[in-house]
This record gives sequence, C-alpha cells and structure tokens, in this order.
Amino acid sequence: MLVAERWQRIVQLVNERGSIRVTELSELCQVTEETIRRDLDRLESEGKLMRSHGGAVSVKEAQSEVPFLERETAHADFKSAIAKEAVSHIREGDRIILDASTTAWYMAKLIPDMQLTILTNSMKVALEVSGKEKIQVISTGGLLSPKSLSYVGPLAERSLDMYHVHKLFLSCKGVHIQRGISESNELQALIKRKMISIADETYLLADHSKFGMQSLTQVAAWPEIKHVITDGLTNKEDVERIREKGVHVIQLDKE
Amino acid sequence: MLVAERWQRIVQLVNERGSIRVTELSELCQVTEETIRRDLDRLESEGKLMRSHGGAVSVKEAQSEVPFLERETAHADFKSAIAKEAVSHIREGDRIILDASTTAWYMAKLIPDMQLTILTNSMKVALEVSGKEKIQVISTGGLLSPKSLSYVGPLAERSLDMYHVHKLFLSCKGVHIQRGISESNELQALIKRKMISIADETYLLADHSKFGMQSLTQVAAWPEIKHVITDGLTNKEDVERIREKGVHVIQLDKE
DNA sequence: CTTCTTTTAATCAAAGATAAACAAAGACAA
DNA sequence: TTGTCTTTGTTTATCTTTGATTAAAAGAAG
Repeated sequence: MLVAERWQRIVQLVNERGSIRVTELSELCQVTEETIRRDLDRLESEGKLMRSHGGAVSVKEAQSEVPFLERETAHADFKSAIAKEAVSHIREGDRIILDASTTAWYMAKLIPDMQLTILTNSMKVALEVSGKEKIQVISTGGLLSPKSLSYVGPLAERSLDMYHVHKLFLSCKGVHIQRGISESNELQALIKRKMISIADETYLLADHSKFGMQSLTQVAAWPEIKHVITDGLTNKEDVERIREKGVHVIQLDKE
Repeated sequence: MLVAERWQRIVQLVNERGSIRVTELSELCQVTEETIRRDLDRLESEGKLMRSHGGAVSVKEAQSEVPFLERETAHADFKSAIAKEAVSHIREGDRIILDASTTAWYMAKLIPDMQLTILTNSMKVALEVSGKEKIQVISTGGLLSPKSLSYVGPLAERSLDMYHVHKLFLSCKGVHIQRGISESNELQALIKRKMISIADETYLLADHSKFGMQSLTQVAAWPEIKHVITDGLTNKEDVERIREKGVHVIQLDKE
C-alpha cells in the first residue's frame, strides 16, 4: 500500500469514528505503531486531525469541544484592536456610555479597574465590568432583547434621560460619507440617538466593513460625531473625506 | 476510550447540565475520581470549564456567579421547593415581578415558556428567562450591585413606577410575626416597597430560616402581603399566627 | 465555634504510550 | 552499479496516564 493511501485511510477512519487508537490503526493498516505515530504527527501538522495520547481525534469533534462563550470570530481581531484604542481614551473619573455592541463588550473586558462610571444598555457589558471594584455600573433597564442581551424601548430611553456623560463609545451598522451613521433596527437607533444627545463627546467605533454601508434608520449626521476609531483596512479616501467634515479620525495600523 | 474523548465528554456534560459532580463523572466515564479531578484541573487551565469543590461548572454558569451546587444543599432544596410552588401560581398572560433573590432565580429556571411579562431587577433572573421565546422580559435598570447582580437605586425605583403588575414574588431577610417583613439593606428595602406598591398581589417566599429574624429596615406590614409560601420546617404556631392576620399561608410538606 | 464528613492534593508504583537512535529495506537518479 | 534519500521496523530510555494510599483542606451540620 502506498504511503499516501494510508494517510488518506487514517484521516477517513478518524473522521468516521470521531476518534481512534494507535493500536487499532496499526492493525488496520498493517504497519507498526511507530509508523502510525509518525503518520499522525504529520497529519496533525497538516491540520487533518488532532493528536491525543493513545490515538487521534477528528478535527470536527475536537472543535465542538469549545462550545462555550461567544460565537463571533469574524472581524474579532479588528474589533479587539479598535476596542483597545478606544479604552486608551478613557480617563480616571470619566462617566462613559458603552453601547450593546461586540466592540463595546471587548472594551469592557479591557478596561482597567479605575474610578469610573459606566452607563450601558448591554447586559454583557454590565456583567463584564461588574467584577471591577472601582467601577460604578449603571444599567438602563428596558425591554430585554434576547438575541443581543441588550435593553431597548421607552424605559431604556427614559433612563438615559436621567444622566449626562463625558464620553460615548458607539457602534453602528453602516457608515456613510455624506449621511453619517445608520442602524438596522429602529429601537436601537432611537437608543443611540438618545445616547448621543446626553454625551459630551461621541466616539464611533467602526471597522472597515461598516464603511459604505447604509442601513435603514439614520442615527446621526457627522457634526454630532466627534471621533471615529477604525482599523487599517478602511479606505484611506473615505477616511480623508470624513476628516474634511471636521471629524477626528483615528485609523489603526494594518494588522 | 481515548483521553481526548473523555475530555470532550466531560466538557459536553458540564455545558449541558451547567454543573456536575466529580462522583458522577467518575461513574459515567468509568475512571476513578482522581483521574476526573486531574482532567478537570487540566480543562480548567484550558478555560473549558471552571473547577469547584466537588465538581465543575460550565463557564457560562460560573459567570452568573451562582453559588455552585447550592441546589444540593439543604437550604437550596427548600428554596427550590418553594420556587416550584410559587411557579404554579403563575397564569398565562400574567405580568409578574421577580425580585433579586435566589428563590426568584430558581423560579426563573422553572417557569415554562408561556405568554408572560416578567419585570425584574435581577440580572440573573433576566438572563435565565431571556432564552424563553414567549416571555417578555423587562429589566428595571439602575445601579448594579456587583455581589447580587441586581439593580438598585433611584433609577430602578423610577423604572418600577412606570409599570403595574398582577403578581409580585418577593423574598426578604427576616419575617416577624408582629411587624411584618424586613430587609438588611436600605436600598433593597426601598425597591421592595416600591414593588409591593405596584403589584396587585404579593407572594412572600420565605423558608423557615427567615422566621423570627428581624433585620434593619422594615419593608412591609402584614396587610400588604397577601400570600406566604414557606417550607415544612416552619413553626406551625408562627404559621397560624400569621394566618390570623388575614394572610393566605401555603406551607409545603416536610422533605 | 467545634465536630464530622467529604473532597482534595501529594506521592508512589505500574501499565501504557511516546520519542530518539539506529539499522534495514526500498526508491530513484547519475 | 553506486550513493543518497526516504520510509519502516526495532530497541531502549523516557514521559504520561492511571489508580491506590494517605494526609491535609474544605464544607456541612450541630
């Protein structure tokens, strides 16, 4: 039997059974366990399977082993980099708003434990910062939106009315050079408009995928947004045109 | 069975059940408890689960800071039984309040998916019922109390002001035959008073350990409480005296 | 707070699995 | 053919995993 054939057979067997022992493969392929081990090492380095003491497990099986917290990995690196930059704009003593976006959630994870008041409509953000002793967390209540675990509706808006903050860190669905930012959900748009109205300064957190998109509901025009933080893949011309509107745009380096 | 397979199985079981004991895993996987402990240590260091005395908790459960395996302790059994009885008083279409107590959290777990509006100041309760499609969840916002993950303060009270509910399920720190119910925390007491004022009927959920205790702040006198649900260990005389005040007391059987 | 029980961590020995070194066999090109 | 390279098997030393035993720690109960 050809070597390549054996490799193929091993991968197939592992995938069929989910897992298999070296001993068994040795018998099935009629080669010594040593050879099987060498095959497995090689196949693992090619990502075809995962090694385990005594045998191998299929990649698929091994992946389902990590079903915990959080699905979104797309753009995660960009979001996380943007979040990091945004966090560096927070000062001791600030009162800030974090919205219910993934980027805000990353921010919540990154914020150091310092004297700070955080107002949010996101349950995930609230949960994340609740462990930090010096941070005071205020949650708008409201109707709980089950998918995003965020609060919306009239109660959320009225809650915001009671406060005033220094900085707002906001995300959106679409960023348009002329028209400003937009949101796909009417309820979310209302909340975001309210947030902008009670904040001194608004930081828009938007990765490159948001640019050029326009969504259902307009949230704000450019003069209302003071800062934009975006990643290195955003079109430089777009960035320049937004700067011409008087917005302070921070573009991160590529990678 | 391959080690990796066992690890997968353990992670899966932990995630399905939220928590699991070493003993059970040992039986299910047919290895000694020692081995399971070593597996758990390893899986914990990989972030796949969280270790706890006697077993393991899924990462998700652990985030909601639930005292692990509390359900298996004596007190928890009472609380769970009381919660079960309380849930049976909920009707399709009801608007109800669940407070931020452990018992309310048990209720949240037990409530079937039916057309219902739940108003709560507990993040844990909100999280728990957020998965149920037919249930509308409204959270009072407010200042987040990190230990209990509940909302308190003026914003929470004002939020409650906007609503009216049919039934309130309430717990407390102390139940006094003459003076009614009390709470150790002033902020919590204010919230609870407000809750009582916007509810048609109040169900007090109190296990036997609460009786005879009197805490700092008075929350309500007897006429305001319409129903009391307690367990079988509560002094029968106490129960009788409370009934004389015109309160409908449901005492569960022992066990 | 103290006692009693359960759970854990540490250590050891045995079984099993692995990696490293080396030799043998086969493939292939000059 | 010869020399080199790859693949495979063999041997041996090493590392991992496991269960058993025991002392210490943590929790529950009174």
